[in-house]
Amino acid sequence: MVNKIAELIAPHIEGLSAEDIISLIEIPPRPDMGDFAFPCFRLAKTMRKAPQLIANELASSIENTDFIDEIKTEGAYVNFYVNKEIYVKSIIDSALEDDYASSDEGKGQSICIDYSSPNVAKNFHVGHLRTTIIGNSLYKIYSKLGYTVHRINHLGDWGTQFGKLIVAYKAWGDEEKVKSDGVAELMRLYVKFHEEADKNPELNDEARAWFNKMEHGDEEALKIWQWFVDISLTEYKRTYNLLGMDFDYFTGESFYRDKTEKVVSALSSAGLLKDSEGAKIVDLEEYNMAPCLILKNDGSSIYATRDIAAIFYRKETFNFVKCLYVTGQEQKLHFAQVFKVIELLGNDWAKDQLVHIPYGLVSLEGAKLSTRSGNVIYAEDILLEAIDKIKEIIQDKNPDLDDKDNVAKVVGVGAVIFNDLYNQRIKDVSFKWEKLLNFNGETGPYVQYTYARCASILRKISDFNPSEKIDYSLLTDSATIDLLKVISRYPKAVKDAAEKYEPSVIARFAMDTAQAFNKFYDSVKINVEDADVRNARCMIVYITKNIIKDALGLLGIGCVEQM
RNA sequence: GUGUCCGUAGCUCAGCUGGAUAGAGCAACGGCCUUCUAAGCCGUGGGUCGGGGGUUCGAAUCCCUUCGGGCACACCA
Repeated sequence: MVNKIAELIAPHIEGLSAEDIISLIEIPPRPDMGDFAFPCFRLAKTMRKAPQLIANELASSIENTDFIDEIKTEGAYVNFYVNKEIYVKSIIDSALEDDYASSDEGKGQSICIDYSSPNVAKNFHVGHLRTTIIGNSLYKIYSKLGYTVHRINHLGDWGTQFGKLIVAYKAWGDEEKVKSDGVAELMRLYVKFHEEADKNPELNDEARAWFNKMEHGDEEALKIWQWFVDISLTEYKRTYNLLGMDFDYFTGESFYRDKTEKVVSALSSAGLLKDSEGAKIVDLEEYNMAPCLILKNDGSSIYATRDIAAIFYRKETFNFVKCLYVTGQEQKLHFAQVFKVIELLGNDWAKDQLVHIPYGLVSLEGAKLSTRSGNVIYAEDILLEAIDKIKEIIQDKNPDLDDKDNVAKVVGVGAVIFNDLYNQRIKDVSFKWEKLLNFNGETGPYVQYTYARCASILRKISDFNPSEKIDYSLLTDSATIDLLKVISRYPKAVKDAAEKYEPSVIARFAMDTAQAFNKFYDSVKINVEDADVRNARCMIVYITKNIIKDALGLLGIGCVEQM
């Protein structure tokens, strides 16, 4: 539709391509101002005329066509009132296509997404929930655009903290307790270590020594370490299962431990490595950044070293066109440093292929989440709590519902995911139970409820067949048109979300669709006597249902037929 | 201190590649279920878009500055 209007305008405007015109065309803020508008302000300079005058001349010189009912000017705007029937048909036709809003722009290209990445032996809390949910959504979005996406869980399974844990385990640990309590017990040992190390700083040296042993393949150290990793992974997978999310690779930091030497020698032969206070660094002062630490003064590697090794490994293995890192914004400097080091090694692609995707900090009632102080909420508890609350609501509103457990799970988990994706990811989040457990208004359950309403209507109208022709002239009321206008935005929403690495664009679209549908639902009755009207309205319900399911799918949220 | 991000209704946020009267939800108050799921719909009140300058025909949106807040700033990740 936009293209057609651009074609009408193009012959009368010099110096603007059809593309330019398409990008200038906008949708007026109110329906009574028309369906599409072309602003003439920009033309004023080149044409040396008042924009209002240009608008008037343009409006009168455009010839009549079947798909435009009326052209009016208002100030410098040329407003197009399109033929409703043709407009409705064009939106419905495209929405009915299987690949609506999909694309093949990513065909044959691969993208790596590094996300979730919990720290082994630490609990999986609200913060990890954000990276997991955002990363998963980006995976779905890029897959829809045709990319081959590799989901990488870069587990924090290597580093000095394991030295600390080993020291703590050997000093105060108990095998049975670790077996029965899992990560919770490892956490207690970790906290205990820090308490003791405050009194006795020598413990820190001991911890570093143990990590050094790990790096040199010490059998005892590695055996304990592997045990801790296995225990942790089992617990994390329980949360991933609940979320319905998975990964292609669980290649954590330890996976790169034999690949860091190459990094060091490459940096060294490129003349980038500098000695500083006993450690090896890459000086980045020229780029207005703190130096990037490569080797600690005891010669062991650090996370930056392993991140650099991982980038080279992934480039070789997956030949990515983009490698995305979904982590908290507090790691911004770290990734800027790492990416710069890659670039300095002669890899120009680093500039646009390595992308850090930061998100805002999650705080708990104002206080910072801290593993050490125990000021923490487990992701699993949040999900289970939400599911429980949904169960109560089902009991209250729809006690005869079949398969309550599954519905509660899909809706409860969906509520948590939606809540995390509805706002721009950069915004800090203050975690509040009462907000999370409120399911009215702009929430996941609202959208899922809308889906269930659609499903319910279609269940009741058995003779509707979406492949049969409908009478588009019966769909020209304002509530229907408003809904269709929202639906027509879907392809752009998917593209924008991908471009900005911003799943909230999809979440907002899903919400707009649901709101527009609920208004439509309230203003027209669908199951009416007249078969033509009934079928036409069913078509609207049908495409709305499909699009809500697809959009929620891009967020990692499921739908239920009844709730 | 330096860098960086954020600041829009009482609260949580959209809108930010400049355009028409700045929009939602929550909370408050008032309506709508003998008709397709009321987890819904409609209405009312609520705004110096943090402040100040600038660019522009036009600024919540771009630039500068200032204030307030978050985060980061080498041997943790």
